[in-house]
Amino acid sequence: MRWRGRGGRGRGRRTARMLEPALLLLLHHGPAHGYTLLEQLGEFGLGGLNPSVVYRLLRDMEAQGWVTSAWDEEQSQGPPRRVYCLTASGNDVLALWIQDLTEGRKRIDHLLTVYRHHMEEGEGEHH
Amino acid sequence: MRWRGRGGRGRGRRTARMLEPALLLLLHHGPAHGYTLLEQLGEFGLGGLNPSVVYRLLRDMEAQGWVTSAWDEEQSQGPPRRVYCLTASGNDVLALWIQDLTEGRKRIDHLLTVYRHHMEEGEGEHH
DNA sequence: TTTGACTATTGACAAATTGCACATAGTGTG
DNA sequence: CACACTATGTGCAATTTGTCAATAGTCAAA
Repeated sequence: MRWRGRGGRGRGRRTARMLEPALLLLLHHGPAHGYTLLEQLGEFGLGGLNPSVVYRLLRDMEAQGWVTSAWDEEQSQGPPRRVYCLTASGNDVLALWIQDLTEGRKRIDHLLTVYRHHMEEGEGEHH
Repeated sequence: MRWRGRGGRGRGRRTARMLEPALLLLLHHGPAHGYTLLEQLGEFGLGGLNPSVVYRLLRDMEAQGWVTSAWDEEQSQGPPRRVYCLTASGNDVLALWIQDLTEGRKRIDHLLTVYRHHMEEGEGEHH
């Protein structure tokens, strides 16, 4: 049977189409390593993600030409790191994402408003 | 290669975890037929969905005990219709969804705020 | 110098979600 | 009857997302 999220909180798809825009936004601030980005995602409620998810998405975005990457010259403690950098194309995609998220927010707002409206006049009872 | 949505607008996953709460909310208003619900979804930006998606989700929700269904006695033009009705359990799940959406909205807000902040002081240039 | 902890990236596989094409079926109209 | 519209359901494929495990470098303690 399908899982359909509920019934145990917080499981299943957590990223909810936020991961890609969040990464682009972080890179909009400036170039960064994958590992750094992974940690910064907590700011957007995307903390504790499996690293694979983030690295995979970064490589996919590079394949699309939205970011570029290169091995970092100077090494700090650990193996070589990739530095990711937003491209002009990636910048455009981020702008599209912002539009999408703005619309998505409107839809959520509407739904929440309708719900509150029901609760006020129906006193929380479903008919 | 992965498709990753962007690059052509409006494709890919449109429902974005809104369908289930939208259906529950519509049923919170009162019992309804699947076909009716399908049409009412336009209100939440979920118009033009393939009917299969909606009917399947309704049956899944019934399997979870969040809604009940029965064949409608009186027939209008067309084959027999199912009437769906929200259960107390479904009402609770709706409340959980409302929480989730509220949090999701906060995250979107934060991301949009950060973006706008970058644009103001960076004049829209990525570094 | 071996062990373990931490940093860092990647690949392979599994599970869940979503969309699409199509099947079925009743009712009313020309 | 052919056709359009209403109404629901099935099966499959594509896509997305998550988990597990592999690889690998640096550093510090035992």
